Amino acid sequence: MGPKRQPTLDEVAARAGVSRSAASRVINNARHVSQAKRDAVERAVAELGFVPNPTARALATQQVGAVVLALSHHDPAQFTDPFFAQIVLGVNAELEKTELELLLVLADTTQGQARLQRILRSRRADGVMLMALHGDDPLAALADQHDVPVVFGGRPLHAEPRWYVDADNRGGSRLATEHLIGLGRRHIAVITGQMDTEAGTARHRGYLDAMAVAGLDPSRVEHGDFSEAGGAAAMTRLLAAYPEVDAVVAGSDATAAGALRALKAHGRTVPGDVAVIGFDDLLTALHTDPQLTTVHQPVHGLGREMAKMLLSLIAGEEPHPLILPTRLVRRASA
Amino acid sequence: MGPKRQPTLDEVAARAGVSRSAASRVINNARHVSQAKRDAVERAVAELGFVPNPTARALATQQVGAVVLALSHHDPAQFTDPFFAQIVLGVNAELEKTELELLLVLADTTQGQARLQRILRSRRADGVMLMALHGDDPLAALADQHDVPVVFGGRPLHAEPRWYVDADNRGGSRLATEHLIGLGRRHIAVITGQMDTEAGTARHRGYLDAMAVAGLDPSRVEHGDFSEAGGAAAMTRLLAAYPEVDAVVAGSDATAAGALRALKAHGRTVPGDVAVIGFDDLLTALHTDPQLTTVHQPVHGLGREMAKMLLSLIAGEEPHPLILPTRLVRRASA
DNA sequence: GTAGGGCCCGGGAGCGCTTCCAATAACCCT
DNA sequence: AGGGTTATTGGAAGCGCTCCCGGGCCCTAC
Repeated sequence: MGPKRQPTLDEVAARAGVSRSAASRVINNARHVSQAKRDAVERAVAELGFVPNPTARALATQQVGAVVLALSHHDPAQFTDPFFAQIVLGVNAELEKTELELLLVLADTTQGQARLQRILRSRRADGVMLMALHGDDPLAALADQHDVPVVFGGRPLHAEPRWYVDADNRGGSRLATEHLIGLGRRHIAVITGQMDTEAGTARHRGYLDAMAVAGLDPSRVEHGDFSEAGGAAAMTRLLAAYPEVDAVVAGSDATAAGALRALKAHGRTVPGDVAVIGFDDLLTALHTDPQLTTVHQPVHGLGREMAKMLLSLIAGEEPHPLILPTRLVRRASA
Repeated sequence: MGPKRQPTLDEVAARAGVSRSAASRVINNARHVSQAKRDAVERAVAELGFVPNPTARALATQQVGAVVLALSHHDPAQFTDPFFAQIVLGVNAELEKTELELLLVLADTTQGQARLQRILRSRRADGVMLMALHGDDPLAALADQHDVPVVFGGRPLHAEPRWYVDADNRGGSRLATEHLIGLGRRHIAVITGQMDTEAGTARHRGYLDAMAVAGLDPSRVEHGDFSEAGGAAAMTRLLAAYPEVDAVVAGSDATAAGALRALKAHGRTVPGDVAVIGFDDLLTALHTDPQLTTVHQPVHGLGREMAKMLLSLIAGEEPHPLILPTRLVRRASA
């Protein structure tokens, strides 16, 4: 292990021959310090290798210098979805411009939720980003209870939080469905995501929108859970119930990948027999065979915007909720 | 936003009619407090909704109550690999048993590295887990410079850190190669991972071990980068250079998936024409067609063991480095 | 009867930093 | 030259908690 204790501000001040206050002003480059003293302090800092102690600073300023990203999901495996990795990456990108640290809280278990509670109540962080809420998620209620700004990533099912960033799920799904209709498909099914999430229901509604406009039968529906396995299972049920199906809009790329697998297993060709459209446009969409036509949502941007919004909240501003656009990416599967 | 300021320990003490010291003893359930006072304090805590301020506590105890998981990679996209998600999950599982928070540092950019430096020097965390080091990674050197315990996940290329958790990469890769040999394959190629990582070179050596024992030609090698795209590209080069190839051991599951894609594109069947073995046994191994025979490494366990080791280091113990076993998982691709 | 030897208990000194404040010093203008 | 700013200073009071210490008490043992 390492050498000695880190030097304190007092030691720096002593070495520079100034008061602690002056030294403090220098390292925070505040005003009211003569150039001479400023130089002296800076030299001392360099010589001693001084780094301010964030804990002490936090105690004095009442600002922790950290924010939490809380990912809520029922099944830990969900976290494996590259979707979350992209979110983290986006958040991180924005945070890197600041001095804020990122606290990651996986709030799947009740354990994790208790932990998040504790963090909020004890002001262990200056703000919170909350992702992926299911309908019954008790986390949703936490937002108002504490004196800490909370930004939602996606919306909880039955509430409109004060601050959130979301993607235009409904619009994107409608786009996808319209594309299939434009292709001449008429027996278009949908494999939804989890229906206890806003994203799941919104994407389903987008499908319903487009089908209604075209006057098509919107009843071919099976529920998935955003996962590959769930998509495959739903596709199998779909084929059994509606063998005439000639297109399917899936709740996510993983869902679509699963559907592709099931379709292949049942001897249907894609896009020949059945056209498939995903949602997300993650890297997986490129690795399927055929490559997925899908609805692009700016996942990285979603993370970035969440962080930005939180930052502006922390700065005392009043940002507006944000809904990011989605767009269709045409590839081989539809 | 929320209500008022959180109550302080002084307020709790006042309300309970005891000294602050006594109140402190109660919430840390230390000894030397009468049952009566204990009850009084506990009642006050409940009534006031008191939660100790971690910052103040950290300042007083010199223990931050947080550890960092630092993921180092050159390309942010690498983080998207579910491998990292599993690591995070494993670490989190172990940390959930404690009161420690998880600080996530993505040390890809020089920005991120500076940040990690800062964290170490300012004692913003009680310990560090460092993952995925490339050979030239400056992070590797940080371990000894600071008074903070550091556990490595995987080893850096040219150094044997004091504390690390790794998988038996060499042994696993040897197992895979032996399996192919046992299948009667004789023109076995290898697509390596990044050769500036320990995992990359160790897996290559495992292949060399097995080939040497069998007296086979080990020169059919192309370098990948653990990614799907890299695997596909390498496979294409392999086919051009060594059309006789009848098996390939890949540096990772993603690499194998890419190889599968390239093989299919070139009209080779798997495992008929060419057998393929991956490494990792992530979920992706189940989603390829055919499903991947692969070397299982306990990724989740790797995360868990890193956390455990760090915990024991923080507790002042002297754990030993740990190499986790790998094993062959037979599925359809070989 | 009294000298220990536990327990409780509260006072108070920090942990390392920020920041208010009163005291000086420097500077401007007319 | 003098009154009024405006800039620098260092002292000192916290931020909210932990923990060392010394003072009481009560019990036991001699």
